[in-house]
Amino acid sequence: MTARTESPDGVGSECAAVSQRIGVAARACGVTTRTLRYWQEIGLLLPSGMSEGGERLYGDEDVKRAARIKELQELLGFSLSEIRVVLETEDILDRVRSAYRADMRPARQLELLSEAIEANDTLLARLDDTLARVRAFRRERAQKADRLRARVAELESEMARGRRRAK
Amino acid sequence: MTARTESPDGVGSECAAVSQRIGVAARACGVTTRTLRYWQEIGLLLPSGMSEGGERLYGDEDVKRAARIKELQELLGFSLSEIRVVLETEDILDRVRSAYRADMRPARQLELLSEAIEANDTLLARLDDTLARVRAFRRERAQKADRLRARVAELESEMARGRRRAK
DNA sequence: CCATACCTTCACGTTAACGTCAAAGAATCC
DNA sequence: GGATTCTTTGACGTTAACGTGAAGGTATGG
Repeated sequence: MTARTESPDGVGSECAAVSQRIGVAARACGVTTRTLRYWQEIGLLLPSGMSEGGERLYGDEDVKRAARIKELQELLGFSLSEIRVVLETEDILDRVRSAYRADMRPARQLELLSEAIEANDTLLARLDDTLARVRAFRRERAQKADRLRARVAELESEMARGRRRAK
Repeated sequence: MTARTESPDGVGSECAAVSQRIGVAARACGVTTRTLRYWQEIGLLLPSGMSEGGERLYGDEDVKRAARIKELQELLGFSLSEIRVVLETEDILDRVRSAYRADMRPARQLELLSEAIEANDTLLARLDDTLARVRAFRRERAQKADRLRARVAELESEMARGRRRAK
C-alpha cells in the first residue's frame, strides 16, 4: 500500500529502508536479533519477507510494530500475550479494509468488527483505569516531594541557627 | 504511631485487624501466602511482628504496603527491584522524621533527604513520561474505535441497500 | 484433649522472555 | 576470491517471581 519494492523511478539505491536485514532492524527498534526471532517464533511479529538465501527481511512497518511491542512491554508491563491481543485488534481493521476483495461476507466482516470493537473498548477501559491510577500515584509522589523539600528547608534553617549561636 | 495494640478502651475485641496472620493478610491484599513470604525473603516487605510461636504477624500498614506493591507491579509493570527503590524512597521520610532521636547528625539527614528527593524526582519524571505515552496511546485507540464503528455503520447501510434491492 | 485448620521451613518445579553459544550457510568488501 | 561480517537453525542456560508439595510445629473450636 505504501511503497513498492520495485523502485518506481530508475535511480535505484534510493528505495530507502523498506526491507532491512535482522541486525539493522533490531538496532532500529532497540531490541536484539534474538528477540525478533523469538517474537517470530511465537507468532507475534512475522518478518514481511525473506531473501532467497533464507534471511529474514523486515520492512518499515515491521520495525514500527516491533517498536510498538517494546513500548507496550516497557510502558505498561504488558505480557507478550496481552500485546498479541492488542495487535490483533489493530490488525482487524486493516484486514477488514483490505477485504475489498470481498470474498468475505459482510456478515462475517461485521462479526470480526464487533469482536475488534469489544477488545478495543476493553483496552480503552484498562487505559483509563491506568491513567487514573497513575495520576493518583503521581499526586502522592508530588506531595511527598513537597514534604521532603520542606523538611530540608527546616533542617537547613535549624543548622543555620546552630551556626549563628556557635559564633 | 497510629493505634496501639493495647486496646485503649476496656471493651476489647475491638482492636481491629492491627495484627493478622499471614493467610488473612494475604487475602486482604489479594496475593498468596507464598508471595508474602517471598517478599519477605527478598527484604521487600517484613512483617511487623512475630507471634511467640514463630508465626508472621502483619499489621494494617504491612497490608497497605503489600497492596501498594501489587499495584505497582500490575499497574506499571515495575519489577520488584524497581518497587524496592520506590518504597525505600517512601521510607526515608519516615525514618528522617523519626530521627527525632537525633542520634543522626543533621548533615547525614540532609544527605538521606537529597538522595530521596533525587529518587523521587526520577520517579516523577518516569510517571510523567508514562502518563504522556499512555495518553497518546489512548488517543490512538479512541480514534481506532471511531473508525471501527464508522466501518460498521458503512457495512450496515450497505447491507440494508442490498436487502432493499433484493426485495 | 484432640481434631482440624493454619502455620513453619526447606526444596524442587514452572513460566515467560529471552541470553548465549556452536556449527554452518549467506553477504559484502577489497 | 578470500577474509570478514552477518545470518541461520538448533539447543541449552538464565532470571524473576513465584507455585507446589513434604514434613512437621501451632492455634483453636467443641
